[in-house]
Amino acid sequence: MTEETKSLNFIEHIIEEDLANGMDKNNLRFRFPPEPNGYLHIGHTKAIGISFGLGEKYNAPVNLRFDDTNPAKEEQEYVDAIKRDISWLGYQWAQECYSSDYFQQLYDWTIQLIKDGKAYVDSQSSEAMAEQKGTPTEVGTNSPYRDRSVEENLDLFQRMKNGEFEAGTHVLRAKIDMEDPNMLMRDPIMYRILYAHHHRTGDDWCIYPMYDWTHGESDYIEQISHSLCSLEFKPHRKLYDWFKEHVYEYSKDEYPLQPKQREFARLNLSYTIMSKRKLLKLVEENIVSGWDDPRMPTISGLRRRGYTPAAIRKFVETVGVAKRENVIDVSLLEFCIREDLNKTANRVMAVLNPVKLVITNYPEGKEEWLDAENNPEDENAGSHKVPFSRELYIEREDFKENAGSKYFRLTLGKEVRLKNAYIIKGENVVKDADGNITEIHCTYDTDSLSGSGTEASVRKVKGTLHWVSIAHAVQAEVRVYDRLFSDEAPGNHKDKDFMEFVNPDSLSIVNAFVEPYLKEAKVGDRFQFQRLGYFCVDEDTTADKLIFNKTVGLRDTWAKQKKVAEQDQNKSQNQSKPKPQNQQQSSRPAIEEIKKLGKKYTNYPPEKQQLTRAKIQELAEKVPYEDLEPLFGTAVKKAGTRIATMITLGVLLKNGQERNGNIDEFIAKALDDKNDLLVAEAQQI
RNA sequence: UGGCCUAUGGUGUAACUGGCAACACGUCUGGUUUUGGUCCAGAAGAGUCUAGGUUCGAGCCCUAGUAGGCCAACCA
Repeated sequence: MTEETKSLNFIEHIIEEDLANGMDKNNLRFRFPPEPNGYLHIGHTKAIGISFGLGEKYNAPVNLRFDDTNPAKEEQEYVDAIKRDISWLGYQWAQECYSSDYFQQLYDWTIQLIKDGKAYVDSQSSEAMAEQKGTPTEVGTNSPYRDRSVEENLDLFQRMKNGEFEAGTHVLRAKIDMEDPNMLMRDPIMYRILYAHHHRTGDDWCIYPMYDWTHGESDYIEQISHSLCSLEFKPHRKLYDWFKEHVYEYSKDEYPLQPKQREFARLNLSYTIMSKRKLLKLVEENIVSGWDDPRMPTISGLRRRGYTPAAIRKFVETVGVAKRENVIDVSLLEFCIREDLNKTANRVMAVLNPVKLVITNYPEGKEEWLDAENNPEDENAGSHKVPFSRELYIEREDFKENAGSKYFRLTLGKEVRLKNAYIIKGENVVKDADGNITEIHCTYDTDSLSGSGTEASVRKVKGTLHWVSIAHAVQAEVRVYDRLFSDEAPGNHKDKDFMEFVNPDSLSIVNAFVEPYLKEAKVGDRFQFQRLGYFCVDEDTTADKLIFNKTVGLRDTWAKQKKVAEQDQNKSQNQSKPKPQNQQQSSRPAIEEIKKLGKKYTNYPPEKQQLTRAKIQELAEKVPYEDLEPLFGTAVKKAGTRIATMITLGVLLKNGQERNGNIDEFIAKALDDKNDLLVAEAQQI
């Protein structure tokens, strides 16, 4: 209804087309098929979002299927973590499935394939088979066992299943085509012998089906209509279809629908990695504290970091779905979490890098409990009380002895507001022997209490600071995170290992002072530390020690300005450049304007063409010939630009520009063009 | 030397069966503000990889090239 204006991604287009071609909407069914060999990460969230999102959009069931065909790598711990993460994201699966539940059905179909001469037992070493397989550019050769009789194959396969052979001595292969350009079609292995305990089937089986055979047929058994996976499975599609079409012949009555595999580009995030293997390495080498370390791009890591399901879902929705390789800027993820938390997180005050502030005219021993609005974005959020007294902590960065006019914070002799409290004026500083500031002394305006309504209270001052009362402050540990990797794409270097890019300073632990209101905060609670960012209570918090994780900072245009200023300064220091400013930057060069006007020239109606032509002629008066000449080489296809160039040339010639070879050539070529407008312009010259 | 996939502002995605390239993030202005946050208003930035072709008209269709990705595990 309101959705109809929203554009569809290519997968939705495929579904709409299927529906238009007569597919019953009730047959729509999707699945998310993780292998339980690691934790889910933000990249998986895209796959989850696509399939579960489609389920929500079309009101179709989505199965959660654990692709558990390799007992060596899979564990119950991962199954539990995956289920927890998907639920936390707010998705509900229709059925919890396991590929291992289909082992018997898969086996029965295999027997039929053998009987039909479509599969055979190979008894070579893996090395021999690899050799026969060929390479992407060379065809493979047939196995010497390829033409075993059906009876022999049946017997051998039965005995494989019975555990009569050692692991690695035999495999079952599909008999397809060793010369297929797609290597996956070169008699792929369907079963291998593995004496390993399976997390669900225990020791029932000693032959385990391979991915291609299992995955597609699991889709088929569950009657998944659209099986969506990432791009690297594209070459598997041919095999997926081969298996599916054969099995369909055996079971079309029971399973009438043939699933369709389609592939999308996986999500990549800048400054991180998205590989379970690599993430596992970070965990195993204690680079991080675990799969749920707040620096990890895992769902559990993001959760602990303070991300919300809503923000993550919004993020995945925003990045879209397509088929080209991509790297999403982390700033988008950060935008999504700020957007969410801005509306929901209560504002509190905390000082991470304290310096003592003494209000010399505030009575010693006095305390006031002032009102602090919980969330200006939410009227219903209410307020809480915050204690004020003579001695406070403020951030060290919020004071400068001598500051420029662009510095809005506390300096000597200037006024700033203390958030929710009074307007103060810097008076003097106390320093230690080394010249470090140990105390800042200020006076306050007794009439300026926030919210009091007095004239003084509404006075405009250029800055507002956050603070905490020293006497009432609660100590807390704050874990501040920086990006885990220093490189934008740590996993994409051919010559360097991703471990080389690990940022050694990705975690810093700060002893902070927070307002007493936070004593009641519970694990998982999220707050905005006024002017600093969003923080959440970590699960390591105990009754006597509060621990916060920094989720993300606030947008900080001041920090940006400072950075730019520093860069400028460095520049002028290093190479005493007169001025980095562009002298005549106010107006763009006329030739640029002309190019822009020419761009759409041929598409305009005649009247507009006339107007545009006049404008170009006017601009042409200001164009030096050197600017114009490069445009003579403009592609034939870009008729508009060539026309504009011709018009400009006309003006220049009229103004006395001498003709030369390049000009003559350009005109000659234009006279010969098939675009009438261009020919007409050329003729006028 | 093979096969398959992809190519649109800095980034990501749109553009209905060809019709003046849109949205979000980011960047930059200005305004509001008791958070240098939020919010509001605005701007810059893309000739849709290149060269041809089809067409009145091509980001979209065709051909060739270029660039990038994937494919040789008894992993998924």
